[in-house]
Amino acid sequence: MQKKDYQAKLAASQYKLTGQRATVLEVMINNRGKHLSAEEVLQQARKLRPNIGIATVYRTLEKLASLEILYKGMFDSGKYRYELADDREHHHHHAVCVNCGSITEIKDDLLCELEKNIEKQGFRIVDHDLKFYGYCPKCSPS
Amino acid sequence: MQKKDYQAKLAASQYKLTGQRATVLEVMINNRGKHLSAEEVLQQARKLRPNIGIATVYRTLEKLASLEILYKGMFDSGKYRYELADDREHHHHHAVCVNCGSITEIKDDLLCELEKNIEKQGFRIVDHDLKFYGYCPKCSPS
DNA sequence: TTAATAATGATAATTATTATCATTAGGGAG
DNA sequence: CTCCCTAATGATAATAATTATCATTATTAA
Repeated sequence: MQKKDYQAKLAASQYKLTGQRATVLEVMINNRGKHLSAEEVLQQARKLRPNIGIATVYRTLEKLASLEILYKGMFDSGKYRYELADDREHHHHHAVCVNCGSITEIKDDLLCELEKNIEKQGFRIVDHDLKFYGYCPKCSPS
Repeated sequence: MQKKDYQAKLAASQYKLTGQRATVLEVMINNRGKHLSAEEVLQQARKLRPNIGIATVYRTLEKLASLEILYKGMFDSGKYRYELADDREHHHHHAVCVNCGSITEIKDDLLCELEKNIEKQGFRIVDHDLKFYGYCPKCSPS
């Protein structure tokens, strides 16, 4: 998806496509594949719109996540991170380096079977989250 | 494992087995299979030792996790939760109910293959974390 | 027993997030 | 175009979880 598609999605919602929201969206698009914290989004957004406030950033990220334009996740650092949701559509997951903290993507299709078993037990799954912790190639003692 | 084994593990470490630490350990053992927040541990611990402080609880949980007696994890509620680590040894995972927040255990052995693939890419895995989100049997609209 | 060190509890400080509120900005009715 | 209504914004206060500080207490080693 590209910029105008996201804007269309937002415009079609109950919310308005304001300048601030477009800015946050643009930051996320410029950082496709990365996982930004609210603070990091603020830093980037201020380059485009110097007086945007942190509250607006939080509010916008929350709204974009509720529209499923963004995915909101917790990567064991004690704060939430956001990424464009369509990067997640193909069920990829995250490998978190315990040394440098870098996050890389992992593709996966092995989970379907496991999910079926769980649903047999009466638990109706709507989402899942898989993370691997270890040493990325750069940090690996090798 | 039982109480004395954990105590032995702690005693064998660089840390002392104080009364407070034994209390926190006992709370965790009494709640085997549950995932307690620091605040919940404090509540339980105060029943056994009324004047234990929250700082000691945090410090003790941190130490027990560093000794791998406990597992410390984030279940998307914005706070850490702790559980006895040996409950995790058989690679079970968590199903988090998005309605009532209950956490149930999922056994799993399907991940080995996926891990092998990731290691081929040069990422050395030391741990992983798999969570399912959905509706538990009680909350399922069914 | 005493000196050194580690642990504790109270509480201050910090960090991430959410709530409040006065002000501003758009969008439709006339 | 102007007025009104509501939504959105930015500044900042409030909250929640966690971590740091520090004086006091307990434990260990000599």
